[in-house]
Amino acid sequence: MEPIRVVLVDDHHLVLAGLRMLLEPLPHLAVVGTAATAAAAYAAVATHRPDVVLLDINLPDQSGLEVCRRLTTDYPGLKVLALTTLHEKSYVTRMMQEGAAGYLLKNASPEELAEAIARVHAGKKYFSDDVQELLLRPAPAAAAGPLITRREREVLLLIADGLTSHDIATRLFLSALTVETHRRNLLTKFGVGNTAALIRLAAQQQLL
Amino acid sequence: MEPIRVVLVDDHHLVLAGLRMLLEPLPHLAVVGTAATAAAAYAAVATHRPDVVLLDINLPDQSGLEVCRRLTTDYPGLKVLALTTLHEKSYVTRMMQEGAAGYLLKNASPEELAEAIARVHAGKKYFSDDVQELLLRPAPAAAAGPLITRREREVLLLIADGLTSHDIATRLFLSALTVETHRRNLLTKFGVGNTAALIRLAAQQQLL
DNA sequence: GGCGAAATACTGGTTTTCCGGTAGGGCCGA
DNA sequence: TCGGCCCTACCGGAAAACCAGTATTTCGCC
Repeated sequence: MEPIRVVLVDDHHLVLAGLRMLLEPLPHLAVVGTAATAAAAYAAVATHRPDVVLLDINLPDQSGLEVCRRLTTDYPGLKVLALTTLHEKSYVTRMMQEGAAGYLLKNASPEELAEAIARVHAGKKYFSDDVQELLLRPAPAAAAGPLITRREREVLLLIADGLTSHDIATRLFLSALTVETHRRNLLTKFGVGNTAALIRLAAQQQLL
Repeated sequence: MEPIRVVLVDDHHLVLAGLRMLLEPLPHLAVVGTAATAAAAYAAVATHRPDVVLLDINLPDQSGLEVCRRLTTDYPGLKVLALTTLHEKSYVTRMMQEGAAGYLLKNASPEELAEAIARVHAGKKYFSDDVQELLLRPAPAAAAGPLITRREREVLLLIADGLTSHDIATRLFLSALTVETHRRNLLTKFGVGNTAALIRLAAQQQLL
């Protein structure tokens, strides 16, 4: 059986070397190329035509998300396995949207690494255990903050900018009275009594 | 001449493997041990008595800062070279306070890695170029925020809690008029026109 | 096609903040 | 010891925010 052809993409020489060292002893794998930038990654894939690409999200010249999208559209049979230290849900989901076949954390064991490559090459998905757990648990951020409407959010931002209700009304082509209403709804939704507390809460919840 | 004895500490197998691969071909170096946890690091240093430890800041069981302190106090001749992806100034300075002999980023080239180990073993300090630049540029946080007095800060916190000037006055055993003065001073110092903008700025500058 | 949520708007009144200018006492460093 | 900053405190007036309650339109969704 032919070995699985793999290209490694990471801006850290260390990680490239580590991957090489871990993967080369494996008989059913062949590391056919490495790249440290997005541009080099495109070139390496074009010349070596790998089966699987191990792709870091942090690259110096371009986001790994972008690279993932281009690779998967340009080479439909190609499997992209995302490899990163970031365990943030948004990254995982966005990476999957861009066509990645799996998501690995860099603290993965060598066995896990080999397993992941084999699985995505076989057409399956692969996620690290921690990543799976991450995906299962729904965003706790949503629970923390109250439900806010589009308009209220807009008003909130302008309040935080230091505009008065009247200013905001002018800006949004509204009556000042309407803005006051939105304002009051914000206060009640956040359970606070004045603007100061409102803005602090909003800031704590990254809404600004 | 005897080779420099090196112990590697990192919770990522990948990085350990990469370091091994990059360092083992070098004749004047000998990787005598590796560890993936703080506990394992202490054991490895105790048994192998290395000259240099490459130490990651992120370890599962304990902070690398703590590990650095214990190693440098227990083994005075030992050189600790911090190795991490984080380019945040606070980490660098704290690591140096704990007795590290240098600070490397993980995107360092193989040559830089070898160079760094040689230098710290020779009793010198070593910093990546980017890290040096980081150290030179003084904390922009201080420049960003205006100078605030003790009392003003106290008032600011209570404002952010949603108290009115009157409430704050009661809490601090002051006249409400005094609180208003502090309040106005805060507004002018921050260069804003109302409480909302004040709180947002304060939040951005981690003053809350 | 209607129900409900969101957005819009208003009345009328109270509280709070904002603006300006002023000023005395305490404390610390030049 | 003297000047400067901080903390304290005040006046009067304008602007803005907050409170309670109501009402119409608009829009998405079932």
